[in-house]
Amino acid sequence: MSDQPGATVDGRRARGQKRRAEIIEATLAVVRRDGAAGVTHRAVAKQAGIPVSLSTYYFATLDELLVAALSSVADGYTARIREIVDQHEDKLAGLAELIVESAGPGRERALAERELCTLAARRPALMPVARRWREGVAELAATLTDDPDAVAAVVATSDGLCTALLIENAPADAEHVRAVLGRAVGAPRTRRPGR
Amino acid sequence: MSDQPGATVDGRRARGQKRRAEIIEATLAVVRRDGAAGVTHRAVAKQAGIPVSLSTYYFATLDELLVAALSSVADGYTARIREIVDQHEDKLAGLAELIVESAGPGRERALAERELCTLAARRPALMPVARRWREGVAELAATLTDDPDAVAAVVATSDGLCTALLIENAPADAEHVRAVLGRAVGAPRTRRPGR
DNA sequence: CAGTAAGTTGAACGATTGTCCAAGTTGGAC
DNA sequence: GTCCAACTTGGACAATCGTTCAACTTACTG
Repeated sequence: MSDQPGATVDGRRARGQKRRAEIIEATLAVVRRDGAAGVTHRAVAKQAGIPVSLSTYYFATLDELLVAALSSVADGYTARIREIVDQHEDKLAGLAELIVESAGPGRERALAERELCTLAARRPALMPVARRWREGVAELAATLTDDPDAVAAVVATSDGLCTALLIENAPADAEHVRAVLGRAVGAPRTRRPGR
Repeated sequence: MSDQPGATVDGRRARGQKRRAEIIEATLAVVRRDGAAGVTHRAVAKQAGIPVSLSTYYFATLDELLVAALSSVADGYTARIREIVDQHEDKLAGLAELIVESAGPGRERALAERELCTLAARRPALMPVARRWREGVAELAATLTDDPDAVAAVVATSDGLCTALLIENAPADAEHVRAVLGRAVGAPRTRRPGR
């Protein structure tokens, strides 16, 4: 954003960017472990193994740090969504797998995203970032239907299913998630072998 | 919960219960204004117009206070849901109206509920309370369909739509919400004037 | 080589926090 | 009336917080 995108001639700046990324990752680790409320300059610094003042050198205020962390998370998520859109045959099934992760190994990650998004609703600077998350799912849905109501339904259902898995805290069934998503897109499509 | 339900012979205890309720309400006011992160014994005490130590007298720890606040919120919400189930003709429309409030006057309230629910995902003691919220919507949906998938879809969609309104931060259309909800319940019911 | 900007460090500031405690006040029990 | 439990109060404790600062190291520029 400050210089040419790809050109990093200065090795010092290169190391700086790397440090910056490390601090963001440490921040996300703290959010996963202790929640957004646990994010303090000191906690992040300890997690990253650096002195406190180095954290404030890169992110003068705690808000800056949270914005950067949420942006990083949103980037990762939209990347995965795009991956599904480009590669997956059954895109709803791909989305379902992604959602089901929230009940298993990706639980802490999903929780972290959720907390940061909740934070976003109160800070105007974070709102566009939080919106990006949903737009990814909307793009996926747009490849399946032209009905804007159906797109909205898929986005809402995805979000709600994720919440359900986090609160229910029980093993999730990808097929069930897929079925509920299919209901949102409205098509009476896939085989339902009958129960 | 501690004594006989209706019998409060001791006037001192009666005043105590009233104070307790006041403190909970003050807590919710703080959450609405500053978010869950803004809840401190001191902030709540100032909001309620009482000394700090009185807040700790009724809620020894901050967690106790948050549990009580979330429970109170959940009670209010389930009451409104039941009201819709009992009285409303078109129950989905009633649910839609309730959801649309999140974009208008009830925004801060919805945000507060959301923050407390997010908190719940991390504290086992709060999980049953957060679940109660969803069970209300599930009961409403159960009056409309027998398909468990459809019930899950309505619950998920309601939650996701609420999130959308909070993040989008734009005026909401109750009919649109109603349409998306109808899609979840699966019935090819309402008029669809064609594409 | 010197010059300089980026990166790094430890210490410190005042402010706020959760929680506790000993002393008061109130009002029902008897 | 006494007695006691509930309620109320102000003050205090150590701990942690965000942020700032001056000094130091590194490594690129010229």
